[in-house]
Amino acid sequence: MGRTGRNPTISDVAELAGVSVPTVSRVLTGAAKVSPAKRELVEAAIAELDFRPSAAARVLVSRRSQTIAVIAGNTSRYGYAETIRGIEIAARAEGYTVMITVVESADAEEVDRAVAAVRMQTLAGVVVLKFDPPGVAALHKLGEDLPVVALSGTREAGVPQAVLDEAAAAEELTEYLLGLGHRTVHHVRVPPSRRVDGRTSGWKRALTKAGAAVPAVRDATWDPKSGIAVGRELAADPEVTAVFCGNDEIAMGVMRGITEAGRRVPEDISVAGFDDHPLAELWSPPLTTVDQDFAGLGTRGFQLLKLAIDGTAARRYSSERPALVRRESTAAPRQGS
Amino acid sequence: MGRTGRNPTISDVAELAGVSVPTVSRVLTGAAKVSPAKRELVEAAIAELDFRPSAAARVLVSRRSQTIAVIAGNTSRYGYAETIRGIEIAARAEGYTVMITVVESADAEEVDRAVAAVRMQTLAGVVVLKFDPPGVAALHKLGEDLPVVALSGTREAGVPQAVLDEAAAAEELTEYLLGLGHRTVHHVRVPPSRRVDGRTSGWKRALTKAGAAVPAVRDATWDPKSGIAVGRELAADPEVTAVFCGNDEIAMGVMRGITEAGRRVPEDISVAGFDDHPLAELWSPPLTTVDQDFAGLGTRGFQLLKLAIDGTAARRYSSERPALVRRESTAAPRQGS
DNA sequence: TTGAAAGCGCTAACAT
DNA sequence: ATGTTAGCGCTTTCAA
Repeated sequence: MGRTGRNPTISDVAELAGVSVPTVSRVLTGAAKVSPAKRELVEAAIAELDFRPSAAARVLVSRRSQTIAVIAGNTSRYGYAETIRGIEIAARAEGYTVMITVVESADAEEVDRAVAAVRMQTLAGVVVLKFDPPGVAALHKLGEDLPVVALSGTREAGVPQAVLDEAAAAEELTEYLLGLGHRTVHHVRVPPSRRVDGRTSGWKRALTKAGAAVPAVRDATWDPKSGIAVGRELAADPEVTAVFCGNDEIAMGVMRGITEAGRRVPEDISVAGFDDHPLAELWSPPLTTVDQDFAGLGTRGFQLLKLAIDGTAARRYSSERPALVRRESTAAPRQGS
Repeated sequence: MGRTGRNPTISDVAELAGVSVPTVSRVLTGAAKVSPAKRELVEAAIAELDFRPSAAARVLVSRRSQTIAVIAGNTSRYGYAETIRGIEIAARAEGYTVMITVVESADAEEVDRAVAAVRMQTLAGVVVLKFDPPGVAALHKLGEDLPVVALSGTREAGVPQAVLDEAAAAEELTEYLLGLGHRTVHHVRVPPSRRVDGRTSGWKRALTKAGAAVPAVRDATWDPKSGIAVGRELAADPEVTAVFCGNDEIAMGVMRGITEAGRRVPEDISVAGFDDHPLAELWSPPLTTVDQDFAGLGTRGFQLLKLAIDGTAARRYSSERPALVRRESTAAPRQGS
């Protein structure tokens, strides 16, 4: 087998096959016609040597890459992880490799570091998860010379974008709660990516349309436990009969706070979440929520990026409306409340 | 500013600074001494041009890379996502970039594809998540010529490895349940990575040591809902007073199945999970479980990899014992059961 | 300490 | 259809 220590190169293959280096390259890339006879020789040599072309050399000379970067503020929270999974699946199907770049905060220094890390690579393109401020900041420092797609968040000028229409879904959810007979709906917000948060604005719109009072927004962190204290506060207010939480984990924390305070869900207070977390259905009571297809968001995002990479500027925006999922954590208010 | 379309190269910097290309390279890598005067000139030129060296060119010539690959069977399930997060954080701190490679099944074809994708890249090293069969299969096809670290799973010969001692933790948890007065403990297993699963073997060891009966193992899938049917079955058997589930999500499904069948947790049946999922504490009742530090596992894994990359074969194994977390889903059995 | 020369492994451009 | 030549942007000899 004649294995040397180092990996075989394209010239080893060419030599073994008795052809020139470019001919091997042609077989590899399929860019030009090669006679069946030589192709077979080359393929045999490739197999014999277990040759794999060096991505680095390829990228250097062709200036094209089969790698994309994903810039994200977090990789393990449900929405992020699912979105990244969707991107990876779509990318893999097209032969692309995915590189992860985490931006932990919106500090200029941290954002610059991440952007520099991305820009050192020769990339086919970048997908930015714009769920939170770090992502937003990174997007704006990325520059124009690279295909970029933004995922989620508010509409961007000049950047292709795939979104979930959270505002419409939140509006529908709030209307559903109002339709159950609640006089108004309280709202617990997750940390927003900007001043305007789709979930919050949809909620507000529904209340305004219905002529209902718009209670002060309460804030939670990304930690589900932060919902407990909020739940207790809400439970202490007899006016509160329905609560819409920015995500399912917070809703679970809020429900715990409410039950710890001695009130019941949904008999005393209806609670709804957002996202349709895998555990939402198993919760007691099963959580009314909005089914967000994060993996699909990721897939749509990669498809938009692929179009940009290929220069097909055909579509630049993809929006999908998440569906309301009615379960048992919401009900009509009791009489007299 | 004289911006051209293309990115500035090292020769643009050299020209602007009035030095040779290798001198710029020396400033970049810090590999050799450069006089303060020239260094300053070079740094000014780099800043002026917003120059970033091409990773591809660097890798090609130096045969060294600052990129690692993570091979995983899944990226969005809790344990995986957290582990990847831990790897990424440790890698980023050392200036490494992380590339994700998903292996969806243990099919030879799929594993080969993934391994080929990894081997095309010039990598500093690879971290393989050995939580499941695809990871195990990939590890064994990776070859010897690249620093590799395995995470979790059974002990590997010849490969540095970081693990969580699940068997010891499962044993402790089972002993705790037995100590509460249960005659035996039933076990619901998540899909194992091999024939021998640490959680299952620790459970079995504790029962055997205590002279307790070893009930047949029940299997669940990774889908929490698969636990519901198992929970109903368990609830139908009056002998069952304690159940140890392979992870918290399954435990939540099992608990739902048990309560749907009209029995209570923990009054009728104690249920324990594994992992300390962020929602375990919020569950009703809060779940007794084992705190698995997946992010720490990832961090330790990267550290082991770094040692291998640097040729410091000092440590090749890192084990940590997850801690038992006692909450309210487990209690002493009722009298007469 | 610095520069000149060589070359990493591949693809692109241009021959034929 | 195939080979020859050139060169991607760097780091690494090697001399000076």
